[in-house]
Amino acid sequence: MDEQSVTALLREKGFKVTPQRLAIYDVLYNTTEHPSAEVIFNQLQPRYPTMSLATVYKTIEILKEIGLVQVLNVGEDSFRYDANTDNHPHVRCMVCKRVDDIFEVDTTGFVANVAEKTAYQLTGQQFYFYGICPDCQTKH
Amino acid sequence: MDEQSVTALLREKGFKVTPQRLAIYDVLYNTTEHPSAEVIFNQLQPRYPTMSLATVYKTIEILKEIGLVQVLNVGEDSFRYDANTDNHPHVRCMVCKRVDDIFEVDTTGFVANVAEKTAYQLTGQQFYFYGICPDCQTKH
DNA sequence: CTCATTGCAAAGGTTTTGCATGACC
DNA sequence: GGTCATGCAAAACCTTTGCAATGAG
Repeated sequence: MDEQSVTALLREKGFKVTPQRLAIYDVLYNTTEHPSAEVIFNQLQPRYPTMSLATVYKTIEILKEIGLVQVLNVGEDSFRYDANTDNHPHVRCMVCKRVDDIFEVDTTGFVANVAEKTAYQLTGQQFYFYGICPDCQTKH
Repeated sequence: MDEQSVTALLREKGFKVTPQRLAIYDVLYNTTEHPSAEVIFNQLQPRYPTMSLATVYKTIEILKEIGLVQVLNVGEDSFRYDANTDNHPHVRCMVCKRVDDIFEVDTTGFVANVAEKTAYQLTGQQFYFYGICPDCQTKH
């Protein structure tokens, strides 16, 4: 989602548009690395030297609320964030800790099966895979 | 896994067998509630009044290591633990926070699809669903 | 001009660590 | 008896909160 649309969406939902908010979304939108709050913070340090971690957290909360970001719990110490809000599986390398998207597999059938069998009224899901990434396989 | 087998497995792997370790495994084995460390701790308070939370964490670490327990990150503040180490999906109620197992759906096909498409060497996976449980549906 | 947002510091909560005491083998 | 485990307290993290100063609308 481009910067203009983000601006419009923030305003529409009653939030103010600030350089910090745009910058944080920008980082998330332009990476597939699923950064944590601290990684985002560090990446913005050079250009926004006065920004605080608290602002990163508060902004992510808003971005999540308006559906621009999804939160990942890959089982680490910290959360990671993804500006791609499609429901796609993720895979984490147990060696180098990187997290990649899995776009090649369709999950709708599996989700439909679960929806049919469970008595829960489902609202969402997360699929996490664990393993060793190609890079780490060759290195070891 | 019964108490004798747990005892044997601990010894085999070079760990000592203590009342605390057996009690903690016992709690996990006899529940489907996927308790957190603190819930386990509270549940054992009456019978093991001197046990500390640190012991719960240290024991779970060992149980995980020897394959008796799996860790869940359902996206809460704390981890939850499951003595059923089969790879089955879990579903969490967004209202009452309970976590249930999903045994009715076979995941092998989906896992096989992902294994085929990804360049990762997969070692495991976790499937989390979110929604509203039957109880909370009727109450609201 | 008004009110939301920022940034700082402090608090909150979970999990980990270090170390002396105590328990298993 | 030697060594590992326990339990306590403190530390280490990540994340949230409160509040005065600032900036957006």
